[in-house]
Amino acid sequence: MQKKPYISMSVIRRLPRYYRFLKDMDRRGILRVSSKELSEKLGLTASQVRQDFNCFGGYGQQGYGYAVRQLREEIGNILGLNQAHRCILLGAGNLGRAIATHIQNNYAGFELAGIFDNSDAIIGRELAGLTVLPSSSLKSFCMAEKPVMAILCIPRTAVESAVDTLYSLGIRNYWNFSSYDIDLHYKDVVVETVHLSDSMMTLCYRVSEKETSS
Amino acid sequence: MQKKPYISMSVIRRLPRYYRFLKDMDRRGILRVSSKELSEKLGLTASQVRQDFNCFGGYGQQGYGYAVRQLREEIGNILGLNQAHRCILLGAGNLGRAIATHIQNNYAGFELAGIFDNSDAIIGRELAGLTVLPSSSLKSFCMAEKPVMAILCIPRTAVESAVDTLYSLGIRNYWNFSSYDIDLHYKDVVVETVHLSDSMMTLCYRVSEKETSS
DNA sequence: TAGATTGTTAATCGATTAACAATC
DNA sequence: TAGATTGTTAATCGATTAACAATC
Repeated sequence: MQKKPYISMSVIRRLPRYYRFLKDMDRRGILRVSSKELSEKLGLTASQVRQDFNCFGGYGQQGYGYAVRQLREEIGNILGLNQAHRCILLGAGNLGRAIATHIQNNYAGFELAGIFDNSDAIIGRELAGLTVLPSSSLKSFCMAEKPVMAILCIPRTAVESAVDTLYSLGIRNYWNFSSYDIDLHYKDVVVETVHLSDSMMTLCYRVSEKETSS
Repeated sequence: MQKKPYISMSVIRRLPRYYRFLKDMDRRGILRVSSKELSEKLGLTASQVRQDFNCFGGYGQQGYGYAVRQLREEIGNILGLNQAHRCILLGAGNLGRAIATHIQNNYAGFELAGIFDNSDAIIGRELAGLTVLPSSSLKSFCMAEKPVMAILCIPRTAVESAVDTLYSLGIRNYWNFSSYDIDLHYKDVVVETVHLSDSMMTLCYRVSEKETSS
């Protein structure tokens, strides 16, 4: 077992990007990469790249750079991508279907164990290799299968009560696609929220800003 | 015309959250709010809230707080939400359909003018009040309609050539749902990328992290 | 007036960048 | 050895927090 290094959240948020680039380089057969090269490709400074990689110990070699495959693997380990956290998906509308497909195609630490919806038009359909189940079977499913994460692709108004149920069933990790702020209501949960509305508003600012300044 | 204040990007990224909360309060008929109250609801410090609001001039009143509606409107103006930037959507798969619906329901500065796909199964379908058009008509559509933004819900591998085309048609703003980094290739563009993969990997880290530390 | 709460300055904290000795 | 590039320390920068006088 390795000692567990402290890595700040701002570094963690950059790891996926490093990982993607290293994965791509590895696939193209590139063996080594310098902090300078990587920084240019990613739009960072070489200094920052070295600082980041130093958080988790010396994988570089002076005068040579970093071994692409080794570094990629190490970052993958830190992120925990070599695992299969069982998760369930709530809501098999357009967004839910997109996310289910995404998880199936971009395997990275999670395994989709069940999909739930409460629309009769959708229940029973095939999706990402699973059959969409009725929401009424959620409880028994969770007690039997013990998923550790729930992906919420349901309307904002349905999230509060859904989380109540899921929390009581022991689920403490959420990938949230609604604008309901789960983490403000439960303190011992991990929540990653994809804020489409916030993203759109920020984008709107930047577009408008550019127009008025030119 | 008002003087244009400088607002740092970290503040801008918080504005949509303020906006959402203020909108909700306004809808519930609440007239005033203090920085303390708001900070508790949002999980920030009161000091930060005041600093943020100070970037764009004194909308508060000592001993009273902030007028909810006025503050909401001002933030909306800063974000440029009262506009209708014409945009087009590329890709009407599950994700594209979810985004089209989202834009239709959460009007915030953008107006969907055209939707394009290259699958015969999807072309001609109705979506968000529009008929899905074939990608072959993209060029003539853009020359006639002059959209200012493109939303990319197409596969990563298709993005590079799509952006080449869109860029040549004068489009400089992108809402990107692929993991292809547009901004590393064009310097004079505004790109907001929703990185589902990165979000999933960060989440994976946090879930794994919690498990090993307990 | 007394109480509340802002606006704003100063202090702190953390993250990024620069620099360079160590070393492959 | 000479050149390249890391690892790491110190300097800088920016963002957050604390404090409090101003004032409604």
